[in-house]
Amino acid sequence: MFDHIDPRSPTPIYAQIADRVRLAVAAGDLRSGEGLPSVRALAGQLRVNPATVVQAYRDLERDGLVEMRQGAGTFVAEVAQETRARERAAAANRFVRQMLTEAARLGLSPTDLRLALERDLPESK
Amino acid sequence: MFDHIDPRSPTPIYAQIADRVRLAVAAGDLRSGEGLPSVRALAGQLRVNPATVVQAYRDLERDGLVEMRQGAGTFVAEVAQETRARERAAAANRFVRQMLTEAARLGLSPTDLRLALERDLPESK
DNA sequence: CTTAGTGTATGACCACACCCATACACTAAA
DNA sequence: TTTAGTGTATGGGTGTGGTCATACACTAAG
Repeated sequence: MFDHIDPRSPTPIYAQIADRVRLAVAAGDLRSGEGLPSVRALAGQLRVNPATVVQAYRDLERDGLVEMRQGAGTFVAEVAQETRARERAAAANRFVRQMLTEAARLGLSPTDLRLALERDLPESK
Repeated sequence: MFDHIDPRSPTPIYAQIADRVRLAVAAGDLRSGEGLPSVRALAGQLRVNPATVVQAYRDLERDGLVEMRQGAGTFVAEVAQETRARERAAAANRFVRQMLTEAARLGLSPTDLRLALERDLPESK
């Protein structure tokens, strides 16, 4: 599950790790209460410093996706399953806002975006 | 046209400057061949170092939006007007692709995006 | 109680982005 | 030819993000 971490990627290592977990949780590969690899174990496997893994896990905890229990381990949060729909809606909102301002920066009008989107997004109603 | 530059904004000054020009060109406020403020003039107006303005102009030149002529000045590129529509379509495509992969990284489904988009994009057909 | 395993905290190092200061090279109008 | 105005080039200062090294604090199994 944690193969192919690229140290030379422009996206930080901690972000790559966190993204893997996000996808795994979203896809259902990781269920509520399930334990994640320990900070040291994952760090050793990825040839990376434990603090780097910690940063990834802390980001996930800030988003409410996992829960870190000192001395015990890191586990997928119990609430994650139920509130995931609501959380994702909010995340999608923030994401779209950021995307629209970014598009404006590039001089792209909403019409430009709509055309490109309808080509890539399936089932355009 | 160059009011309200915010030095404490998380978006760099040079990006703010470049964005203004991008929007002005996209909106037709700046036409082909039209001259931009000189590096020093704009730097003085914004209370900013000339090199900062240069960085903004170089970004615009890299995108083919303007042309810098040593000793003469900086002008809106001639080709910008004609190929702008095609350029923007391509840019919108690249932009949407990148946004979709980014959304996938966050565990957002196309459906999540569509819902959020239809709330923010006007005139959803 | 011991101990092996867990997360926590602090600080340092490195790279890079951003911005600046200064001197240089070119152009075109006078 | 002169000169005022233009972009160009180089290097340095500052802040910040990413990663690491190391020592600390807690938990639970034996």
